[in-house]
Amino acid sequence: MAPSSAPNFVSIVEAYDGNLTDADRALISIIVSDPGQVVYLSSAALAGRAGVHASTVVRLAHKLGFEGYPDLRTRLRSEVDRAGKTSDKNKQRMHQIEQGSNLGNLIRSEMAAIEAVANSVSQEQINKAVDKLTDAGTIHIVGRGSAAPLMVHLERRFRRSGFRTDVAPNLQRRDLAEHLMNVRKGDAVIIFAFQAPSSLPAGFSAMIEHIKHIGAKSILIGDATGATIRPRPDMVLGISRPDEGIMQLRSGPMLVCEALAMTLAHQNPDRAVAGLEALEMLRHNLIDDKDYK
Amino acid sequence: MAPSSAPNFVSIVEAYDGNLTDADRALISIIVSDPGQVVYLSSAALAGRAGVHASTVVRLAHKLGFEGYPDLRTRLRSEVDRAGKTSDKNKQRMHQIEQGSNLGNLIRSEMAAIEAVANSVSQEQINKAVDKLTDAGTIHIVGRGSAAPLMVHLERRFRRSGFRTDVAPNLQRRDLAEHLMNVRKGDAVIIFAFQAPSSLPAGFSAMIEHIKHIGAKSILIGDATGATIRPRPDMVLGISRPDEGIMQLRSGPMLVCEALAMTLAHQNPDRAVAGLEALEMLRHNLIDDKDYK
DNA sequence: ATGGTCATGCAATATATATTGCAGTATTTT
DNA sequence: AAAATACTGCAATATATATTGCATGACCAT
Repeated sequence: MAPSSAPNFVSIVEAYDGNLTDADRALISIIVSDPGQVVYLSSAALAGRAGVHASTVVRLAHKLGFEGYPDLRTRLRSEVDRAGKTSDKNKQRMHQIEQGSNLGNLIRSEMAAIEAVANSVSQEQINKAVDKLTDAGTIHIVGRGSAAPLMVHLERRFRRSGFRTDVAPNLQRRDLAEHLMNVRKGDAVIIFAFQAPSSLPAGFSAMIEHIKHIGAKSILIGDATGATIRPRPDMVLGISRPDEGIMQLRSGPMLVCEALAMTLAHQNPDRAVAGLEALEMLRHNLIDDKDYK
Repeated sequence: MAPSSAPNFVSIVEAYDGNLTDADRALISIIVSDPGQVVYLSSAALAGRAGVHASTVVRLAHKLGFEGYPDLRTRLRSEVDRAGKTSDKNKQRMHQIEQGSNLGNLIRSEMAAIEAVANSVSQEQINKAVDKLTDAGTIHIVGRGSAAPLMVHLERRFRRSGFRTDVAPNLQRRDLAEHLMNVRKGDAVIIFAFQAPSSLPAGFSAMIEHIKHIGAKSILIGDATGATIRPRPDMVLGISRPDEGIMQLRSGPMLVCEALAMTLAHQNPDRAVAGLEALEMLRHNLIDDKDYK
C-alpha cells in the first residue's frame, strides 16, 4: 500500500480511510509536530511520548500501510533529510547544467564540494591558523603531488602579503631534510597531505616532531583523514568532500587556502602594503629596465 | 564559541591520543564526510560502507571514549541536528556563520563563479580544444602570475595522460623567447591570460604570430576579456565571472582545465594508461623507499 | 627464523527493538 | 441488558543490533 514515489507522511494519514483511535491520534500528533526527533526514536520510545504502548505504534504503522514501524520511520527520515539538504534553488539550477558531459559533471561535483567546505571548516579555525602564522618568521610550505597547485598559490599570496615563504614542492625525503634545516624557532610550517596516511611525505612524523622540537608551529591542510594523522600537528584543517571522489581538483582546499591568505592579509594590513610595494619595486628593477632587447 | 560541554566529533578524533588504524580511518572518513547518513546507520551498516567488520566499529567507539557505538551515534545526531535539518534553520545558520566572514564570502562567491562556467564554456568548446591537443607533439603551457597554480595543475594532468609538456611559469620576455624556440610544427601552446590586454605577457602578439607561422596551434584560456585579444589565437576559452571581483582564486578556469584534461585522457585511453605505467616505473626507480612514520 | 604485539574477522552471546497472540475493558448495537 | 465489536496493554516471541572472546594472520623487533 505504500506508494513508491514519495507521498509524505501527512498525506498518507489524510488518505487513510478507516478509523483512527485516540491513541493513534496522539501518536500522529507527535510524529507530525516533531518529526526531527521521531526519526531517532524506537517504537517504545515513541509510544512512551504518546503515553501509549509500543504495540499500538506497530499497529498504527500497519494501518497506514507500512510494513512496520521501521518502515514508517524510514519514510519519515527521507522527508526530514530532504527538507534540510542543499537548498532547492541550487538543485534546480544544477539540473539545468549540461547533463552527462565531463564539464557538466565537474561543475556539479565542484559546487557540491565547495558548499561542503562550510561543514568542515569554520572561520574560527581559519582565524586560529592565522594567529599562528602572523608572528612566524618564515612560513614554510611542504607537500607533494596533487597539492602542488595549492602550494604555488599559497606561496604567491603570502609573498604578496609581505611574508617570507619557503616552498618545498614534490617533496621527497632528501629535499625534506634540507628544508627542515631551514626551519627556525618561531617559524610556521604548512603541510599538505591528502588521503593520509598512505600518501604522507616520507619521514612525515620525524618532520612533525622536529618542527615541534625546534619551537615552530605546524598547520596541516588535508581532507577528511587529516584529523587522524599522528603525531598531531598544532592545527588541522580537514576539508571533506561530499562524494568520495578521486578527483584531482582541490577546489575546497584551494578555497580554504585563499581564506587563510585573505584573513592573514586583513589582519596585517601594514605588512601587506609593504609587501606589495616591495613587489612593485622589484618588478620595476628586474623586469622593465633590465630586460634585454 | 568553543562548545567545551559538547565537543564535536572531529575534535574528539583530534584529541584522541593513540593509534588509529587504517580501518579506523576509513570509518572516521565516512562518518566525517557524511554524518547525515551515518546517524541512521547501524554498526553493521556503517561497517559495510567502510568495508570493515562491525566489531571494528564498536572498538573504534570505545577507543574514542564512547560507551559504545550507539553512544557515538547519539553524539553525531546532536551535531547534525544542531547544524540544522529543517530548511529554515539551515538558512539561518548559513546566514549567521558565514555572513561577513572571509570564508563564507568566498564560498558564496566561488559557487557562483563555478556555476557561471556553464554559461561561458561548453563541452563542445572543450572537445574542439582537445582535438587540437590530441595530435600535438608537445603541449606548451605559458602564462604568469596568478595563473601559476593552473599551469602546475594542467601540466601534471597532461603528463599523467602520457603527453609531453613544456611549462614556462612566471613568464617574462626573456624566457618567452627561449621557450618559443622549442615550439615545433604540430605542437600546441596553451596560453593563460587574465585581465587582458593590460596584463598580457610581454611580446604577446609576436608570440601568437610566431606560433601560427611555425604551424603550431594556440589555445588561450582566460577571463571574459579573452575574446578581445588580437591577434586571435586558434581557440579561446573565456571564463567569465558573475562578480567582477579581483579574486585571486581561479576556480572556474581550474575547472575548465580539469575538464580539458579529463576529456583528453578520455579520448586517448591508451596513452593515458601508458603514461600512468611510466609514472609508476619512474616512481619505483626514483624513490628509494617510501617509509613514513 | 622466533617470539611478541596488535588489529581484524568470525562466531557466540548479550542486549535492544519490533511484532503478535491473548485477555481484559470499554463502547456500541440490538 | 446482552452480545458483538473494537482497542489497548501485557507478556511472549521474533528479529535486529550491539558487544565480546577467540583464533588467525600481519607486522615488528629481537
